[in-house]
Amino acid sequence: MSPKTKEQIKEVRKEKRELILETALEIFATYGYHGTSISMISQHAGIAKGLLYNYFESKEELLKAVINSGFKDFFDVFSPILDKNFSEKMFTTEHFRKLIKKVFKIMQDNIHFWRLYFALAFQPGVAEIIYQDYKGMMISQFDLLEKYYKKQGSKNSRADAIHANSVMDGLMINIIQSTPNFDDKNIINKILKQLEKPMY
Amino acid sequence: MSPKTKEQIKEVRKEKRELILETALEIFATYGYHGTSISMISQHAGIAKGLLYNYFESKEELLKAVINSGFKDFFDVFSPILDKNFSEKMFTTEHFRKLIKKVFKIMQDNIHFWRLYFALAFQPGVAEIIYQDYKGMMISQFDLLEKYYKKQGSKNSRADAIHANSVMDGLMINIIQSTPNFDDKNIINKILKQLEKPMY
Amino acid sequence: MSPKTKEQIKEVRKEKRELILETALEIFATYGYHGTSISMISQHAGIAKGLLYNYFESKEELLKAVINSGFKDFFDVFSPILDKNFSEKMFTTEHFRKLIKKVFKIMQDNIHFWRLYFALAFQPGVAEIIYQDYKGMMISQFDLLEKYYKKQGSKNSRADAIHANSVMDGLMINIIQSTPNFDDKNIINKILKQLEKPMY
Amino acid sequence: MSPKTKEQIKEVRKEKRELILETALEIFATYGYHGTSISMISQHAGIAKGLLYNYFESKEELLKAVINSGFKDFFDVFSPILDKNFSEKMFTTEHFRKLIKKVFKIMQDNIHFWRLYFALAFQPGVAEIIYQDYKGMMISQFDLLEKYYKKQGSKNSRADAIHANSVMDGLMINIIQSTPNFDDKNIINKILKQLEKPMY
DNA sequence: AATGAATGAGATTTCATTCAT
DNA sequence: CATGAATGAAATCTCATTCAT
Repeated sequence: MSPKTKEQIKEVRKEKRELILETALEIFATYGYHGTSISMISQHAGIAKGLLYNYFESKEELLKAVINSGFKDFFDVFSPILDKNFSEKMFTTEHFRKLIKKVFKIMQDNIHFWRLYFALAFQPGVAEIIYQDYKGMMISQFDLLEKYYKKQGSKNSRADAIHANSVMDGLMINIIQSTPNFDDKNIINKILKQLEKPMY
Repeated sequence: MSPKTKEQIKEVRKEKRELILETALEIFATYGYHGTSISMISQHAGIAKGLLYNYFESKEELLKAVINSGFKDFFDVFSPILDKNFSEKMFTTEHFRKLIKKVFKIMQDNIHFWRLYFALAFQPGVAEIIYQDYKGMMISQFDLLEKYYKKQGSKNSRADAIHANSVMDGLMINIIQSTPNFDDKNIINKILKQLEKPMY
Repeated sequence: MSPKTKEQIKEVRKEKRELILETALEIFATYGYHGTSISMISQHAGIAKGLLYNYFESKEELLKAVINSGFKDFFDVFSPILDKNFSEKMFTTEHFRKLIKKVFKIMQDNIHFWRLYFALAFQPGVAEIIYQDYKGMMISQFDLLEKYYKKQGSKNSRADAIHANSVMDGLMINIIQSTPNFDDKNIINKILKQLEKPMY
Repeated sequence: MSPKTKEQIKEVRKEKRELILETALEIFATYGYHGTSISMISQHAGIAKGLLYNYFESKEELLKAVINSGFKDFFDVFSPILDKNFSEKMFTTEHFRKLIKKVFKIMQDNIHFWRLYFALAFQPGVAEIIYQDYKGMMISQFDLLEKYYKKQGSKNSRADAIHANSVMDGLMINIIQSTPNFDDKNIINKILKQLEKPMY
């Protein structure tokens, strides 16, 4: 129950760290990064303001940690196919379908995070903080998409990749924003299915 | 120094107001709403801080005014076809094409504004301020899209409308964010052209 | 009385700046740099905390300004003879005597400042802030001393310079600290007079 | 783990206490009293923060202990000759020479401590903490100096004492500050040797 | 209409000290 | 004796807004 051995202390630290991360995600997503004060987070988490700095060096570091924590799940989906050992010949339609499904599932399961993520991604000065670490992965992911369509016989694989990317981004932001008219899961799945084949 | 007629005074006020609006847009878009201080705007505009409050009641009012000013151009494009007197039967492919072109042109001509707009649209607490006035228009615009595809023979006009909307939103945010790989105007035009015909 | 023209505003700024500098010197000297809070200074000066940051960027900048302001008087004494156009042949015993007198006079007239200066000069992390700007001048002053003794026939002008420098520093810190036994001005003048001739 | 005798416990306590004192001296001297946090000291010493409070009541008490510990060595040199039973007639040039040598040796061997000491001696509010215990000794030491010069035939033993005191203080602070130009040990020894004879 | 000095609430961050284990 | 998580007061700094001129 209470810390004494190093093991226990480590455990307590991990749990408290996660408590802070979860709380921060919630408050950041609700009030925005700049609209959130450290006091708000610490009060919500039921800890002293100062303790937060025992776990995260600064508000900005906390933000980064929140983002990284959320991205982890997301990129875990891609990492097997972004791996150097992964041959793109293995990237079949079946793979593609599963990947898209997973991506949208993850998103819908962590809608809190993704709302925050988009809120932040468009914040000048915050975008930079986030992108640095993930730009590379995003480009790799785009390249993979392009290769996939080429393999599927596209005459303009670049157009297909841009199209697919746009569709997915557009769907995502509208789902996240709970845009009226975007509430029909069947239709969304139909649109995603259509992406399996090249258009151009 | 010299006495001014009421006309001249009015003119001067209008010009100064627009100077402030333009400056505010630029700075808001560059540093974000919370990252922008009134001092920054007044310095950039070359006026005294106090004077700004002579034109806008508060920072929030200034933001609203900036947004409204930017939206005006955009919705001026739609207003003729969102007009009650506009019969949707008149909404031909030719119209559709022109509309899309105009929308993207406006966007690329005011990229500053749109970057700000997206930054704000995802900002909790700010989104509400913006949407109130324009939500209605956005829904109308979606309905119109759906009707257009139906008229074009779509078997699932809702899917087509959602698809088109997503593609456009996705393209927009990627253009605005200057995402690498999205720099090919020809491809973007090709994708937009493809939207003229229903997919489903 | 009240600001309106640029002249008047400038005047008010200058006066307030000086008020802050004087107050800061007093409080810094009394409680030490780290022992002084911005609140203490602003309260003592009868202004709002925030206003201080209108005049000085940070606590550290304020400290530097206080130091520079105090050093100005001091180095104004040296600047004519540290000037490149000053030939050291002109540096007679008469000059030397006058210089020393002036230096000690300045010190005794600004004992507040010098107490602060020494308090700061020995503060690790603060010393660096101060020295940067004045190290060059201090070295020049030492070189000049050495040349003076050489000209006066010293067989070890370096020893004489170090000796003189030490005597002056030692006297200064003891005067500043109001060390008991160091209260006899006649004796101090006698010791300083003795420095005119080389010892080695 | 294993039972300890009272002796052993006492020994361990003493060693730990000294470890803390040494560490504190090093960190205080490097970063200044206010620039040093308890965390820094405990981390450097490899102990828990809480344990420090087991040995010293507060940060201030720790400082006092550090100072006292450092001064002890220094005044151990003086104590034999400051002893009431010590006849000043016995205070020969030979004694004087040895004393000065010892003083400077101690200083150079504990330059860490003396840098801290000077940093603190000029810190208002800290000086008082230090001086209380040692002021008496310092005055005695000055009186002894004066008597020495009188015995050596000085016509103004007070001037000689003030001069010698100043030279030593001046040399010390410059050595401690690592002032450029003060790096020649031969010259410093020559200057110290010169102090053996009265000047006035 | 125009200026910018002034205000003060509130934000982020630090750190000596305590305390449960 | 030993640990280090936890506290919370206080420090530095920011900035929207006011107001005297």
